[in-house]
Amino acid sequence: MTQLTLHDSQRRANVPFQPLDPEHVRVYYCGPTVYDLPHLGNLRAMLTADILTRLLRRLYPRVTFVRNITDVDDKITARAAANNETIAQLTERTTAEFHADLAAMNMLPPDIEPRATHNIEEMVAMIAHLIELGHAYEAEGHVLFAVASFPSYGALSGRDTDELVAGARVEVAPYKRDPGDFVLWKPSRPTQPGWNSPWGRGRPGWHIECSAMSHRYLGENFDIHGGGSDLLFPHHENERAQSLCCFPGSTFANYWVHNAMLLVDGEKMSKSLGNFLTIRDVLARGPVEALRLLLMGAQYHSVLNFTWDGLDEARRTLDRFYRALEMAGPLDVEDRPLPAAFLAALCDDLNTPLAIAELHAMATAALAGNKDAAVDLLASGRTIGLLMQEPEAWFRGEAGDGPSEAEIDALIAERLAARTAKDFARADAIRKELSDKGVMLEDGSSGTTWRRA
RNA sequence: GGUCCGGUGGCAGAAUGGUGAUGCAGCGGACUGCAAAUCCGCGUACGUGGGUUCGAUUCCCGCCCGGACCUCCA
Repeated sequence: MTQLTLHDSQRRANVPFQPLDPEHVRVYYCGPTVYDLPHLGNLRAMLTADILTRLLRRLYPRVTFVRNITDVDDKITARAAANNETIAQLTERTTAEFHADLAAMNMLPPDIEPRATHNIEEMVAMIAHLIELGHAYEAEGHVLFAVASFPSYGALSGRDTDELVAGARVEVAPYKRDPGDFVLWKPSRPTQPGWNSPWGRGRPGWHIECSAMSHRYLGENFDIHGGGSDLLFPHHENERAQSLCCFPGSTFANYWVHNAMLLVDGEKMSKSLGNFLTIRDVLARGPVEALRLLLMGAQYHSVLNFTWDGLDEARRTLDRFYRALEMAGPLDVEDRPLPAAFLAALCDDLNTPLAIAELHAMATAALAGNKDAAVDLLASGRTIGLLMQEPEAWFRGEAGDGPSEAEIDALIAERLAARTAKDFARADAIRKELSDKGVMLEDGSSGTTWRRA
């Protein structure tokens, strides 16, 4: 079996992946805070998780992939108030939209998708235990994690606590013992969501939920923890601190995987900058499968600059792959083993650009008439969530406001008659007419086919 | 200011201590009534200054440039 190598953020190096239990690989990913539609940058992180877990399922007999939904957060509270709806309405709707967007991009659902609000008890228990062990303290209704009680704080993100203090630009709350201390539990006003706890009615800090849910569903020690690189600090650093302190002797995640940011015009795509795009924006310009390919066009560990030209190019690339499949006719990929070079590319720290280059090699062979290569192409593409459609459906697309299939067929028949009669002026007029409406005709040896531009 | 990541041909984007992927775009040709698709052929790159080496795009150091994080963030 090909050895999977991953870039581990904590070791800052590519390392061979060795699961704790080869019979059961366990992965935790930070999911969305459900207050708005996911943007393309969010989707990049979800896609990295999708490719990683798809690959793990190829390599190991059992994989448990947990990805949480953060449904309690001050941004949610604020947005619900602004929308004049309840928090539950907002989070339910946004969660449904999130699921729909991921499904549209052929992402597989996680095995377990816990919600923060369903795990408050676990969080309260962990916080209480952290206080018992001297790693947390109560102050003015808050419970704070005492960074000084954990010597290896900063080891994950590569910072030392002195620097953090020196560089801190945030105002330090006066009740903190140490400027780096962070909130585990905070009091809620009556208008804010809250749960009863030993420290009064309140709500959890952001970081504790992932510690509680990963522990509940994966245990004290598990294999991989992933998320966007912007979560490395403070979120993941804090999760790690809480979990390791709460469960002495445990290791928490053995490998940390962080995807780099998606940029727009050289800047991070983010909601706070307002430069974000959602799937809805993309759909107006091209199929979502092209977006998926575009996001795989750079290795997950590198920043990727989103451009509309890039989306168009990804679509043309898929045209080429689908053309190769179309030429080969019906294919059966059942139980097809993956080509070694393709699998090796994915196992090399999810080197999707190299894997796509392998797809091109398969497509070239398939276009030359090698049907076996076409089967390889389809099997390989589908393992990374591509080439899910029939070629004809890909090329013909949605009619939208263009001519219907019946109208197109009628014009093709008329054009055929004109061509037979050598009336090329009429034939070309029909080609032009359809072309103006976004339908391209292609005369082949077995008749005329068409596709939408 | 601190930490981290990166700078490859017109564009996107890999690998690699020694004959420089892959795709898109461009150019020439074949095929086609015309096109499209396909096929054949062509060109152009390693931010910068040093060092190590028989030899560096690949390793090391300085500098310049870009991005991320240090605050909510995928």
